[in-house]
Amino acid sequence: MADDGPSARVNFRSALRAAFRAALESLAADGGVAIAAHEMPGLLEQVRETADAKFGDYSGTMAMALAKRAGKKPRDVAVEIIRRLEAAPGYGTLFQPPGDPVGPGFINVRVQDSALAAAVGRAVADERLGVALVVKPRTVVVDFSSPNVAKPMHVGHIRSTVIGDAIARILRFRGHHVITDNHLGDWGTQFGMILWGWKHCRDDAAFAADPTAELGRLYRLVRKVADAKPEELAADPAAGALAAQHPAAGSEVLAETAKLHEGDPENRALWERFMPVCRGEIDRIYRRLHVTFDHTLGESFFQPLLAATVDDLVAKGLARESRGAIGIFLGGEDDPPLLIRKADGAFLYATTDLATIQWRLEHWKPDRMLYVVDHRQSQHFEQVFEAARRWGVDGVADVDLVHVAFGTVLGEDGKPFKTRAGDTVGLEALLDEGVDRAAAVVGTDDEGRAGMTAEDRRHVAETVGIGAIKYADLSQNRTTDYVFSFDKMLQLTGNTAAYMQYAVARVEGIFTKGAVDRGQLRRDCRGVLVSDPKERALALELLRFGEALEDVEADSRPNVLTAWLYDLAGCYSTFYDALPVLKAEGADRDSRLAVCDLTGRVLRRGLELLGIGTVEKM
RNA sequence: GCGCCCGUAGCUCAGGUGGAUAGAGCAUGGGAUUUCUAAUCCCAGGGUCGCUGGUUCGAGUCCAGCCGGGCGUACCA
Repeated sequence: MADDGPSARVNFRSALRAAFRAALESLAADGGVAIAAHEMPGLLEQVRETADAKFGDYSGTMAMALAKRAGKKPRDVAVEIIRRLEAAPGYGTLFQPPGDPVGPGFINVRVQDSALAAAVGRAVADERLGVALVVKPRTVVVDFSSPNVAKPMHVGHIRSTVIGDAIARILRFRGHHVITDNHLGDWGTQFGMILWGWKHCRDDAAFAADPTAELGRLYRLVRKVADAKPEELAADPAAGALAAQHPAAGSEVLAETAKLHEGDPENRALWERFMPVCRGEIDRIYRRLHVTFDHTLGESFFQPLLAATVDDLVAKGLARESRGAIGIFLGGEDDPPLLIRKADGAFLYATTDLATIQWRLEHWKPDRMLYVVDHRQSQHFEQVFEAARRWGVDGVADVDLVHVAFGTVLGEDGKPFKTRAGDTVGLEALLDEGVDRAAAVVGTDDEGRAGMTAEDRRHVAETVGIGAIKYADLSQNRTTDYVFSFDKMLQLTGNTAAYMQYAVARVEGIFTKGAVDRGQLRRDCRGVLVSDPKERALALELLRFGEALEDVEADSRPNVLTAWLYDLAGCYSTFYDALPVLKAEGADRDSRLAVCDLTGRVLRRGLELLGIGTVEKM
């Protein structure tokens, strides 16, 4: 496929912003209005797509904001900008002359049809579908998923895993150097629980038969015993009896954890024995989700660094002893410190997080580190980031540390998602149910799907079911809590995975039915026709792929991409409903086939960047 | 008590660091079909953007104060 480099790829919004930059700099140089260099990015962000096509394709609103300080009328400032905009390098080849300002001072711009048609033609011939690479690639660490391996993965892990994977894929496609790391919880108190359980109430036969299940049972049992909540113990006779026998179980669990941390041979050996079991369990789920990591450096990996971390923080006067523990006092004396060593000598996750930051800075030299973690830990990350900056390890002053927070998964009753019995929902059972329900929705036999084998149907159900779970999560603003509903996510209409996947399958159907050589089509495409408004709207939307990805990156919000894909699918449906493709003739047919080809590829790539698969037929 | 997040249509949700008449889907009502995969498309009704003030050419968006909900708040992660 042709790849003529960035110059062949046009991002109309970026191009227009560059023209506005030239216009505004010229205006400032002429004394029209004072603009400080640091204000320019904010002003250029006011160049964006219009809310309504009747205003053109893009608009700039900065004239109104600048008018006051210039002591002029907004429209007069807009006229000054427009005059310079038209003279900006490259403007005229891409955009029509803006004409007069509209309303209080809107500058509305429309893309030249010729430029639009040619850009679509180049995108059709481009493996990157017309999406330019970032000018300044950054090294970005994405830290996500991070389950506690001693307990089975549950619904609470889905968001971090799915959102983190999507962000990593998108940043990588944009051209950044992305390093994904699964920071496993493999060294904390939950292992103390399993160790305690192993020593007091293990079932050897059960462990031999199904190690994962037995470790899971031990975790759930000991957690109840250690927490010693009367209502939980009353509801679970086995836990209740055990708690009665071991009133000090809670502190004994902590002691087991501390022994592990201190290098106790027995606990260490048990840990070595349990880890492969735990890893096998989570790896199976990652395979099913098609999620991979560049690194899986869990808490245990950083364990050898922790003592030195605490010593260094103490030596630098940042941390000190308090009530037997060691903490970093970031606020006043009354504010709770960030504890990095407990009174019993054990380290905490703050300790590991600080050591991890230092290690990553030294070995990976990232420009940015994204932590895709539950919003409930926002305070923890604020403290850890602040502590890391004060610690002043090499590179920390130049790295962006970002907590990419997300809300809780709720059931349809609005409460945290639990089974009827009140247990957390296992992730694997959740995926199974999604696939089963998808099979019921898509698996019925009818004419359009004749010729699909049982194997095909299973594959479609798996793709649609897993896709539905992922898409439902990704399409929602990550900061809010989200209500988990199989019925909603598996709808075939609206902004769902199934609708998007169906849109892809419809495009595939055209090429299958028409026996079109798509390779030939792409090579021969010299541009497309945009004379029909529906055709033009689709063409313009296709070329906004790069803008959508840019906006995802700005705030780590994958729902920006799902929303755009849904809009694109809507533009396509409208186009396809109104205009014949295979039945068209000559240049119309070639042009529309090219647009269909590009639409299918963009939709598929967009879903792929969300970690969602597609099928040829459904 | 303090801190963070949230409150938008009957329901579930979108609404870049302020922009044009607040948008989708579901549900409700109406229309399009000798189907290029109708799992689609088009149209309609439906809103005090929690409340009250403030900032300004302009506020769902920013500020202050209330009301309501969630989460966190010293040795779990």
